[in-house]
Amino acid sequence: MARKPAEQTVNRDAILLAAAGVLQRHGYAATTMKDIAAQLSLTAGTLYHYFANKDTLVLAVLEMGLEAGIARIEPLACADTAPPVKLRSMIAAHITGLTEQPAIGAAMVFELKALAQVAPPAAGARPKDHHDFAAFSEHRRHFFKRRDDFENLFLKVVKAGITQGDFRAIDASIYVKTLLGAQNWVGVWYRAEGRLNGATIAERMADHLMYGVMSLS
Amino acid sequence: MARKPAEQTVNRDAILLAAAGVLQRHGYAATTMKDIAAQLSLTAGTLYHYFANKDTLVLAVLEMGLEAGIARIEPLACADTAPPVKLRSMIAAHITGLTEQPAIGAAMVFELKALAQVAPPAAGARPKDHHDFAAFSEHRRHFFKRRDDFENLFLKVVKAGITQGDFRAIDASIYVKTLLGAQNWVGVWYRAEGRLNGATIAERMADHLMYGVMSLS
DNA sequence: TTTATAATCAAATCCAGATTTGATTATTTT
DNA sequence: AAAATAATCAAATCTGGATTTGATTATAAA
Repeated sequence: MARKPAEQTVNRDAILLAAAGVLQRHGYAATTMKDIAAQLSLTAGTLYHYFANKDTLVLAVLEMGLEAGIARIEPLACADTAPPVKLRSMIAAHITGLTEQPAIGAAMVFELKALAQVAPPAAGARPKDHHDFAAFSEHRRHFFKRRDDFENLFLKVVKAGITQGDFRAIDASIYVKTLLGAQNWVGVWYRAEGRLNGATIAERMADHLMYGVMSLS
Repeated sequence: MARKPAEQTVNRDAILLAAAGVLQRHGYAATTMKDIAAQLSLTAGTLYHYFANKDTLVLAVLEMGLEAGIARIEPLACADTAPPVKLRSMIAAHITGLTEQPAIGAAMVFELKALAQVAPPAAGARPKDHHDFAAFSEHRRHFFKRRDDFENLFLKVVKAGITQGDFRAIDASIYVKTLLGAQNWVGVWYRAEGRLNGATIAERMADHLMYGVMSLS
């Protein structure tokens, strides 16, 4: 009965990818459904076959990017290595990811404020709108939770490092914010045509950032 | 003849301040002229008495923030002190500024992509639009140039420090990006009601960041 | 080969904001 | 006071998207 996803047709993921690119290049305000559709040689209306609305689509992009970021970092964070080794590899991996996948960059630097503002539909709205909003709201909550998870991966390693004496006794929370800010910013200024490639940037930055915590043993 | 600016009336700067606040809280997309006007108990239309359009207003906000940031940093950068002292004071001052003035935060973290995208008016547009765009375009160029100036203040100090041996022989450019990213990010996560005040955050972050460059003499 | 549903599109609808218009009120200057 | 301009406002206009609608086409399943 149901038509199975055929290969010549666009699928959800392809839309997310395309949207991630446009979003990273133009930012939320300047990104239109038409722009995204154009990337895929589609009509704006067609996107609604896959996503309830623009906010939902954008949130899905961010979610995808965030999950990709977590997927890169988590195994490293759980590896059976010393904190300094772990942290360095995590930093390098994340930065490399930022330079390779636009969705990750979008997810990290994005003006979440805009999404955090999305208001519930008016009381008199159609039931569809209420339903959509409920789903959106739930996703948003989940997204923010995952953001925290991401941050905590770093926090945990830093704290462990401090406990074990590998790292100086610093304010772990502030250090992690410092770390994340420096990392996320890469998504803003990185240009594929630039002087250095992603891996090199990652390595050098990891170097600078690691020096900020290492014990001067 | 001309009425002089009276004290009970709103002036350009007050609008910029109000706009800076809304912009930082809601982001560009979610900020409406009405929102800004409301902060001042004004009507949206009235804002056009002061600014040609929304983009011009936003750009003016960013410019104000950037200049405020430069004004804080420049004297320190030109002081007659050793690079490490200079750099530390610059970092601390900038971060403190970010936590105190919303305009600075907006100017630093803002999705400039949106502004960078603003397209010229169509050929058939009214002369006013062409004029407005020309002015906007010029301001934008100037803004980006000042951004570079800001970054270069840091870059120069870092390079001097390396030359004099105070700092390790690192990739100065990447280090400065790391620095700026970490700093600017503060404008995103800082909350006045948070655990630490601006000055404390500034001090701790400066500490972490300074460790990244100091020579292990 | 029907049948049901997926994937699309072109064109219509809708609407929140930006921007404009045409007064009205306030204040300064002469 | 009269003249000139600044500061405002309420209400109208305009417009670029977002979203909806009603076909149309394609393909898998029976």
